[in-house]
Amino acid sequence: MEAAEELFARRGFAGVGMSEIAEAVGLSKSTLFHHFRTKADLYAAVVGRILAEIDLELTRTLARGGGAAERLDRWVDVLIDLLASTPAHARVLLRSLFEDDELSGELPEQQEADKALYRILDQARSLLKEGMASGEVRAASIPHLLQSLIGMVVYHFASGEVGDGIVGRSIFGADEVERRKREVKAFLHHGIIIDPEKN
Amino acid sequence: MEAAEELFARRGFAGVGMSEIAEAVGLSKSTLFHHFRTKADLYAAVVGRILAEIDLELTRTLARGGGAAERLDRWVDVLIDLLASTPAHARVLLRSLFEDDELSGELPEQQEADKALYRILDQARSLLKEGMASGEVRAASIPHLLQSLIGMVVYHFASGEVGDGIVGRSIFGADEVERRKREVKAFLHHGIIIDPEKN
DNA sequence: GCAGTATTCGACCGATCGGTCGGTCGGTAT
DNA sequence: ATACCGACCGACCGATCGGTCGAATACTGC
Repeated sequence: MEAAEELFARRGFAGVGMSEIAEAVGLSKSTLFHHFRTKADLYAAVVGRILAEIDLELTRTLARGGGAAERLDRWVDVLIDLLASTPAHARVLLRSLFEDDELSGELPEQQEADKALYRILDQARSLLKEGMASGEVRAASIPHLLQSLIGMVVYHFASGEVGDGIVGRSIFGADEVERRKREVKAFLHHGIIIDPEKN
Repeated sequence: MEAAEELFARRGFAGVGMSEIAEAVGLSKSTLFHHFRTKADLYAAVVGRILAEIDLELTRTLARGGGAAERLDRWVDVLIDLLASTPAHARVLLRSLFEDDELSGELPEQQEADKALYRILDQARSLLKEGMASGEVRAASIPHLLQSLIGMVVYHFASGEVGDGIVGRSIFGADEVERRKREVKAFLHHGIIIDPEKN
C-alpha cells in the first residue's frame, strides 16, 4: 500500500495502472484485485490512511493542552513533521483536496476519509475560534485562515522538484524541514510586512 | 484550447483522453493531432499559455512602480484576479507546480513555460529582496516566503469543492474573491497571532 | 490426515488509450 | 483551370486499461 501511495502521489489516480502497482509490490494484478475490489477502493484506502494518521496525530498533540497560540504552533509542527516524513503524503493529500470531481462514490473507505478530513478541519477551526475569543489570535475570517494554513504547509511539501528549485536544495532534508517550521510560525506571528505606523 | 484546459484542470494529464477533448471542442481526434503533435504538446501549450498570461500581467503591474510593500500588495491582487478569472487556471497551475515528474521532454512549448515560470518567481524574489533591503519587509527566508505566497494564493483557488465547503460558498464569487485579497494581504501585514510582548 | 479458507496466479475480456494513415474539402494564388 | 495548402475526418493500429474467472498453492484448525 505504501508502494501504491508513492505511485499515486507522483502521477495521480488516472496516471498509474493496477498492473504497475502490482509489479511495484511484487504481486500479480489479479492478487491486487483480490485485496481491493476496485482501483477506486485502493485509492480511497490510501487517502484514508493518510488522513486518519494526520487526524490521530493532531488530536493527540492538541490534547496536551496549552494556550490557543501555543497549540496552533504545535499544530503546525506536527502537520509539517507528518507531511515531511515521506514525500508521498503531501502530494496525495493535496490531490485529495483539489481533485474533488473524481470518485464521488459512497464507498465506506471514502466516507471514512471524508470524516477524518472533516475532523481535522473542525479541530483547526475551533482552535482558531478559541484563539480569537481569548485575544491570542487576530480577528479574521476563519475559513480563509484555514485555507492559508493548508496552502502554506501542504503545498510546500507537495511541491517536489519545483520546491527544491525554489529553496535551492531538498525540501525534505531534516534541517530544511525544521526551517520550514520556523518560517511558517514566524509568518503566523509577525506577518512579513513591517507596518511603520504600528509603533 | 480553453476546453482542453478545463478538462486537464479537472482530471489531470492522464485523466483525459484526446478523444474527449476533441469531442468537447467539436472536432475529431485526428484534427486535434493535426494541431498538436502529441498529447504532451497540447498539455504544455495549455500550461504555457497560463504562465505567459501571469507573467505578462504581473510584469505590467509591477512596472507601475511604488514601494516594495505596495508592489507586493499589487502582486497579490493581480495574481488573485487572474486565478479567479476561471477555476481552471489555478488547478492547472498547481498541477504544473507539483506534478513535476511527468513530461520531462524538451519540447519547445515546455521550455517556454519553464522560462515564464522562472521569470514569475524571479520577479517575486527580487521584490521581496528589495523590500528587505529597504526595511519594508521583515527579514526572513525568501524561498520560504515565496512558497508560502504560492501556497496561500494558488492552492486556495485550486481547492474547488473542498474550498467551497470550507468557506461556506463559492470561492469564485466576486465578493469572495475580494475577501480573499483582503485576507491574504492582512496576513502578510500582521500575521495572525497577536504577540502580547510586542507593545 | 483432511476440510476449509485465504492468497496467489495466468489467461483472458471488452473498452479505451495515444497515435497514424489515406483521403476529402474549401480556399487562394497563379 | 490548376496546383497547392491547411483544416478536417473515419478507419484503423498495437498497447494498455480496469476487471473477471478458474485453477493452483499455502495456511489454518481439527
